[in-house]
Amino acid sequence: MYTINEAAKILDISVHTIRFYDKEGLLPFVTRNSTGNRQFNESDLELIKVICCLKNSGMPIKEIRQYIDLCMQGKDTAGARRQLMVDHRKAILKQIDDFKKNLNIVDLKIGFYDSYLAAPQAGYDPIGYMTANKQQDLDTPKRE
Amino acid sequence: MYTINEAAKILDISVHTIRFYDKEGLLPFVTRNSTGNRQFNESDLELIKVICCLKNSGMPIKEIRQYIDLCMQGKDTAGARRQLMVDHRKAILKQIDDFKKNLNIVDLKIGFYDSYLAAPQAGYDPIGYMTANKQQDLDTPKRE
DNA sequence: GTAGCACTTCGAGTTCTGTCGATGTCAATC
DNA sequence: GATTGACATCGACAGAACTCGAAGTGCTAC
Repeated sequence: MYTINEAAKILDISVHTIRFYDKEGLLPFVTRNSTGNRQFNESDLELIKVICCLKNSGMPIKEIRQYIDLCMQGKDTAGARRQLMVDHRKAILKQIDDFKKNLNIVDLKIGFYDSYLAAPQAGYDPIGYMTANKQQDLDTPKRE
Repeated sequence: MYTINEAAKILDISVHTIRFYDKEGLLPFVTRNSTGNRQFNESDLELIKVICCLKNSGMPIKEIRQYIDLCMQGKDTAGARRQLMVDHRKAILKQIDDFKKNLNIVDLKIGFYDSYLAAPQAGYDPIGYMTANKQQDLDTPKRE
């Protein structure tokens, strides 16, 4: 059994955060010792890791709470829990895809800066991958 | 030239958000017409798209502002801007990697639920990929 | 028995990113 | 010249996810 401080260290989150999660109903499975202190066993830590995984992959606390509520209701909710995970899987894939799209834009910008830095005298590519900074960089007046 | 409403529609963000970004110093390049209304040209929209890209890939507004400040300082800052983009590129890659790790965990959970749902009478895998919900699902008492 | 430490609760405060409502101005229309 | 509609500013509010400080409790060691 671990204390809240030990658990925090293992999970690499703050004790504040653990208490906050508890207050939000995310840790109903954590028991207390005779003096009322929280005590965490291995399986508690594993479930909190799953909670952190869901949170770090963008699931809001309220939704994580629904998952935990299902867990606490027992085996009968396995199907519902699976569905929740499948839905979240889709959400993660979408986020990865969005990040990759943004990565492409960033790469274009880097490529543009590379070209400019390689041959600044040539000025900015008037058509290509310079995206937005025509006006800003060239101090051209706006046109209608 | 586009009005704030047209720009909002094109960029798929709210006019509130555009004004908020302006207030935060993200849009110093946006000009006003004679009556003080904002007017957006194509290159403004392109730069706002870049701003949205940075924001959507996790860059805080304050950092985006630094990038915009560099843009406004002219060509001499191309190197600094490149560096900022390269750093952000790294940050995006890390986030994608983190998401993929979380995806793996989610996939493990789905696999576990699949196994359980396929043969519930077998009970939960006592060793394998059941992660955390031993205690919750099996209602086993905690042990020291 | 008291000092120190690790824990507790509770409520307030913070940060970030919007979002909204109130109020006002300007140009065009009836 | 009053109304309408799109814009403006400003400050308040919201919600998510912490983060912190105050005040208290219980064990252990000196």
